[in-house]
Amino acid sequence: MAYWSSELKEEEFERARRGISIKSFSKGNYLCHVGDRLDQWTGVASGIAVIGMVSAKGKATSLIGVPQGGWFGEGTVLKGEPRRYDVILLRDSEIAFMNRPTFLWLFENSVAFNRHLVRMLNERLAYFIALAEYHRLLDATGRLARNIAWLFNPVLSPRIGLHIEITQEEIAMLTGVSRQVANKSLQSLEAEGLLNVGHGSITVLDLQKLSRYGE
DNA sequence: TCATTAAATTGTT
DNA sequence: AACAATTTAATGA
Repeated sequence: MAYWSSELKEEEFERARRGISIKSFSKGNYLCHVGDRLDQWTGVASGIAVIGMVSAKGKATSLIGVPQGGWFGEGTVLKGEPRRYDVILLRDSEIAFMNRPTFLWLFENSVAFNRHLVRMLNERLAYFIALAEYHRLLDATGRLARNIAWLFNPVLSPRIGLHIEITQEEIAMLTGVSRQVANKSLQSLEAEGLLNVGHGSITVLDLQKLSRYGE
């Protein structure tokens, strides 16, 4: 899957490049909290970010993981609203920010950019529908398998390849299960030959089967 | 480069 | 949630 910026025309690409700045953050830092005014389109150049929120009772919930190559926050930028979710970094990361004027200019002028946005939004919609669906239908291993599969989604995170640096604890947080359950689930997925579990990393062997696990 | 130690991560109860 | 085992990273000779 081609990276979105590579599909832009020369002039559009230049404009995009000038409107993007990159900053480094360390593990555990928040990129933004609910209610912040961060009106920049946000991309993960390296590392992993997690979008989630904290309930009134203080319980943290992860909604979606954004690994290297993924972008988010377009809804906030388009609508000019405060952020509705927390974004926390799972590890040291480099984050790209595209300022709002640049984003809006591309939105108005670039066909390729819009195509990418639609594709991305469509994919994310599919993700949340799938999330609601398999939350009811699948056991912990199934949910974990599909969460991992979505992490490697070629549309949402085109840069990622088949290997990711992520601990079992982090996957557990993403999936919404305990670390113990995540550990067992990963072991059975590995036994079935769908992925390899390394120390602090995962290598996917069969993305197709992983994304259909439990059907 | 190797050995030692500390820290992080995993596997199990 | 706690513990032991394992792996990686850091340090210094």
